[in-house]
Amino acid sequence: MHPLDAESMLRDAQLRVTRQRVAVLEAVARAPHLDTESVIAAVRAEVGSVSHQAVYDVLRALTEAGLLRRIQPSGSVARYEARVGDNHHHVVCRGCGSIADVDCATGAAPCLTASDDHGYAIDEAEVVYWGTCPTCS
Amino acid sequence: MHPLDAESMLRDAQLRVTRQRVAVLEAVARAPHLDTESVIAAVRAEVGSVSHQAVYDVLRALTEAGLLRRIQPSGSVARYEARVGDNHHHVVCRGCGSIADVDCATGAAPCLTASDDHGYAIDEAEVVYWGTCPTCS
DNA sequence: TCCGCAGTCTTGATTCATTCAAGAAAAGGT
DNA sequence: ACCTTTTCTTGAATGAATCAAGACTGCGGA
Repeated sequence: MHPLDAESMLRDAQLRVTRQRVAVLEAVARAPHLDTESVIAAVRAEVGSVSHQAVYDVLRALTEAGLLRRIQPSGSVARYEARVGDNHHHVVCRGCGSIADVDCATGAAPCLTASDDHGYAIDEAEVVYWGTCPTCS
Repeated sequence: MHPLDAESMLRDAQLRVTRQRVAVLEAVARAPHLDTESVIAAVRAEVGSVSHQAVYDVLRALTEAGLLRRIQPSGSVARYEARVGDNHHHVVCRGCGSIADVDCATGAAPCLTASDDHGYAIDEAEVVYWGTCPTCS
């Protein structure tokens, strides 16, 4: 991802282009499933210094704009990934907490069909596979 | 659920029977998807007083013993339910955070098949359906 | 029935991710 | 270049969850 890409993505999303936002977007695109602390570290390596709060704000803004996706498996802090818009899920290791992407087994918008939706208007199905990663086995 | 049921469930799980544990188990069985604060309130109504810590300990012990299941949708605190051992999932309302049970659409152990497991040994598939409940619509 | 010990509960403090608040800085249209 | 709005900085606060040490109690054995 070139600098320009991040910039135009931000502009297309009606967001102001700041060094912090570009750095956050690039950091998450480079290393998926980053937690907030890691994003802060990555951004600091890039732009010198950023406040805790700025990164939280940026992560929220980008997530609301649909440029990032927030995931948070039980027992983990919030993590972010730049792969958005497709229907993919995650495998989480019970041992080390590592995460890997998994394409949805049932096709494009598969899991959206619940057996009984209890009157809820369902718009997303999130799947988390729990298991043990190769390293922890 | 009669008092005796909770007691024997605890004994069968090799756990000591205490008033606190019985009260926690009954409270969660009575009202599913309770968060920890609500469990504390319910237990206090039952046994007079309990420490914060005791309830946390009990919830963990019962969860590890398989008598309770812990669920934690993104952005929510930990919640517990007594319905264990079956393969059921949840619908969560984006508006009010309410939760309802959903039987797995694909059968007994359905979602366990990931398209590519990346070498992970998968033992559970957790599905969260996100949407809007009838009240919030 | 009584004793003892391992497992549990109480009390009180602590951690840490996340949020709140107010003012300073910067983006971008005019 | 200016002005307005958004964003960032600084510093404090919130709140779920955990840690630690001592008191209590379930329950198996004497």
